[in-house]
Amino acid sequence: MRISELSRRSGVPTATIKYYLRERLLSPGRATAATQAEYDESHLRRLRLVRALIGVRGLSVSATREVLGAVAAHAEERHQVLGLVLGARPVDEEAEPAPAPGAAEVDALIGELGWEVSERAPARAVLGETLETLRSLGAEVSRGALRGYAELAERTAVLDLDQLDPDADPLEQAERALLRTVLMEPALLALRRLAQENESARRNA
Amino acid sequence: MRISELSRRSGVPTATIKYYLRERLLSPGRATAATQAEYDESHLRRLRLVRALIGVRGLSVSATREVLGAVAAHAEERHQVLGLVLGARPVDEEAEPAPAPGAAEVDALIGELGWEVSERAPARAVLGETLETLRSLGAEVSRGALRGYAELAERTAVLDLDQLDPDADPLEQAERALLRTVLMEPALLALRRLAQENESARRNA
DNA sequence: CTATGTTAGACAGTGTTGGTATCCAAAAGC
DNA sequence: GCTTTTGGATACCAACACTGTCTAACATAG
Repeated sequence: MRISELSRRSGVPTATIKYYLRERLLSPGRATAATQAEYDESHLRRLRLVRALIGVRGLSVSATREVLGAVAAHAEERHQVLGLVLGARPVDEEAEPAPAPGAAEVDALIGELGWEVSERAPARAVLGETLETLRSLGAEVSRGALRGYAELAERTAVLDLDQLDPDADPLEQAERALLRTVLMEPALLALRRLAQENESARRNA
Repeated sequence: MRISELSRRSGVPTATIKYYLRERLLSPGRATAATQAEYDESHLRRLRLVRALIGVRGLSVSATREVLGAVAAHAEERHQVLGLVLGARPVDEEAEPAPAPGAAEVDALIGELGWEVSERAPARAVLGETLETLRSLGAEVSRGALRGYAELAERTAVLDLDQLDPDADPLEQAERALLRTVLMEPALLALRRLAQENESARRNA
């Protein structure tokens, strides 16, 4: 299919598709001539994925590019895919684990729970910084509470992983896992807000 | 204290403080003359809060303004504060609950769990839309899995509410609750990512 | 083969956002 | 008095996610 059909089927303007091509969020189509290229279903899937990451989850274009790159790179070693960045900071393969604030507490928590996670997982830094900020603002999260949250996260992860089926080809599979992990984020936060409202109503009844 | 001291103590440039004043994220100080105003500790607290919401959580200035406004308005009826927007869309008190996509499924879930949440809670729409998007991309979340996530959210909310202590003055209390709910969001997502990596490692061991 | 329309690729322009910088007249502090 | 600081207004800026315009090379219908 040509770009106009890709646009029609996805609802994304051609100008925007060209932008995504420039930004390497989409691989170029198979060029059939100097001013013609052929796209297929995988481009369409990818385009819809990109739109969801940017539109629903609110990822930036550069964050999206990184996530997609990581998925493509580790398509078969699925285990890696799920522990991805997806957060704020970009991954720097080369950089040594910077002297992050609050790292000690995070290390302690992970050790206590017996979790096996990479030393350079960016989520460590995000967690450490957030806890540090909360502390500095006088809203410290106690060790016990943090442990409670971590145990709930553990059970959330079990649910997450239960939903992957090991069939389908690796790339499509990885894309689906990405959808379920990243796009679920707003949904999980929304559920928490609803649950808070409910719990608050229950207690103040 | 004057603006320069506010700036020094918070680490925020005076130009930015002025910007926040313009944007009504900060209430004006007590004017002592045409070109002089006096700020106090509450301004400092508020400023740090604003910086955390914008910097750590990544809220937009307008979303921050809305959240702060809601906190100020419902400072004493704490129950309302926690069920707040904090998400994407702005609250429109007047608007009727628009014909949101996926609302039926969300209603069903909330009914099934016996939750008591406002009909106009924006989190309903966020949840519905996200589930709808996932479905349209072929990564539907099953009813059972959704229920599982909801039950974990319920327990997260219990943890959240357990951490509020009923002392302290209402406004400061509300601000602290806001910190714990909103700023914890990146931390919870980071915990989930770490837990996913761990669980994935466990399964592929 | 021609007329009409489409396309890749390059590049400039747009609107929004979150700040900065500059300026001014009016205090403040010495 | 004289330097410094301030509030308030306005202008400016860079990043971001597009969007529009142009050109030369094609595709296809008649």
